[in-house]
Amino acid sequence: MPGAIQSLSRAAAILRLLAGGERRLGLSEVATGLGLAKGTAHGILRTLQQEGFVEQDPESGKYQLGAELLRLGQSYLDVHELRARALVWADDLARAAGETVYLGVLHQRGVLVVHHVFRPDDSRQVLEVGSMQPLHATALGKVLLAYDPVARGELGGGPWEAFTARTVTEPAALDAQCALVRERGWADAVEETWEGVASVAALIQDRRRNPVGAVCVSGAVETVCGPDGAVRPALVASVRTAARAISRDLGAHRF
Amino acid sequence: MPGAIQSLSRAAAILRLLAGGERRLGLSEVATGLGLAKGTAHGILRTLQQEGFVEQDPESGKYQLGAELLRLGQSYLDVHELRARALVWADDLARAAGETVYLGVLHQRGVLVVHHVFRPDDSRQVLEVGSMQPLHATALGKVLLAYDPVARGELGGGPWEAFTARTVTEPAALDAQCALVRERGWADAVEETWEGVASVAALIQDRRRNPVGAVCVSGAVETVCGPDGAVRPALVASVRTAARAISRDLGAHRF
DNA sequence: GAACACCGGTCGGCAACGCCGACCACCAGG
DNA sequence: CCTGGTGGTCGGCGTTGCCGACCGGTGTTC
Repeated sequence: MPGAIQSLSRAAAILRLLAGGERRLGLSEVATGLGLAKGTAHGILRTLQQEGFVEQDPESGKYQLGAELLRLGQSYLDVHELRARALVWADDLARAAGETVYLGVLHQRGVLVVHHVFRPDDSRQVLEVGSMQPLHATALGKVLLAYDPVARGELGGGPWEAFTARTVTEPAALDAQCALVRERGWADAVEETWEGVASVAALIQDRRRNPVGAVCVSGAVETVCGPDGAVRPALVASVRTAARAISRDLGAHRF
Repeated sequence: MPGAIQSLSRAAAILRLLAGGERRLGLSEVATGLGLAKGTAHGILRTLQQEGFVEQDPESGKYQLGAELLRLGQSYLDVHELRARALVWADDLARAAGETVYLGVLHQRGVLVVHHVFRPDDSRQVLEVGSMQPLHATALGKVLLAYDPVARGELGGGPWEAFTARTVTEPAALDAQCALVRERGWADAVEETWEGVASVAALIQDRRRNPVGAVCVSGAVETVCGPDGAVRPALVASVRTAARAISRDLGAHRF
């Protein structure tokens, strides 16, 4: 494969840099942060600004991400086939389970949330579409790891960050869990990401049985798990049924 | 201002092209659609793909937008100061009004929705963050037009698209409405975008009194408007109060 | 089944394009 | 008033990316 276009790669790096730092960044910060000459960085920033990908605070002259990115991100969701077909199933699942539902796809070294159905009560919740979750510490992630060798390979050999005392941080333990996931056909994560939160996830496949994403139910450990500490079987069944339904939906129109 | 970087502008055009067309596009379609040589378009697409901004369907070879855009769009929201400060006010406004609340900013020739609070009931609603609304046919848009001469200038001289029979399509009528908005301090749009839907919006200013966005309450015309067909005064008061609160919040930390 | 049209992808040569570093205007602090 | 910082500009050099011809595969047509 021939090389990438230099200016484009650099522009992407600038956008990621701006996305990473919480606050706005100045021209010099951007330039030194990526090892570019000031003039070079300025040329790229100027173009990105004209296109709406970057905005400049007129007061301080510092740069931040632009609104066009939000619009394009929304367009990504609009054409996302998996998400479109999963919408109604995810809604039903949330209703039946009485819990939050996430739909995630593999992206870089994490799980990107492409759909999020609020728990059906009146509590205040923030939408997490577009956010990333760790592969090794979530039910969504472990499902994708179990069925996607490439993802497992890219994750490397740990040890990984521990979010709680129950986070799996060692490769051997994670691989054992993945084997279990493949055997059972579903993954759980009880207090591995946040204290008090438990999740169940199952795989979504396309028409050729390739893993394309995962669906997950997440909620308070008291409601997701039974008195024995294990995930309630009825919930597992709901999640697996939903995953199968979405997978079937993805393949149905093929012939 | 010196010129833009050619390859970057072209890449942006490709992304917009992919965002516009509902379906996936092939290499040749992209190339001819923008008047580029196939090799050129391929080089840009290849780089965008490496960076995650576009994805390629391995089966058909066609291109679509990539997941990285969703992630960056979310990052845009994370650093968006207006949105961050308005979150709690918008929530309260939705609760008090019992209706949907939108928060919009000017972007290109439309209003970009940066926040959306669902109507506080159990009905099924889709999130519209990241979508665009027309300037001339929404309450949000008319507020921004009334207070931002640049936006009004860019909109040109119409006539604009009519979404319903009550849509304002002529420049003279729109300018008259804008004058009224400035006089009253708020804008309404009753069945100008969709049949049966009415909205009220008010301006949000930053510390230097520059218009930076608008907040809007939207709902069924039967609940938003009173028996006389005009918007309920209590609702107008709520929206204006919320807008003032957000504006004050934006300016408060200045000194 | 062969001819065709079209697909996505590659490659090399030419020159345009964008990179670089010096420079400018401005501002804050000493 | 100088110094060190900012964002921004400019022109010359040479790297870079653009272009159009070409390749191998696919599906359509007859």
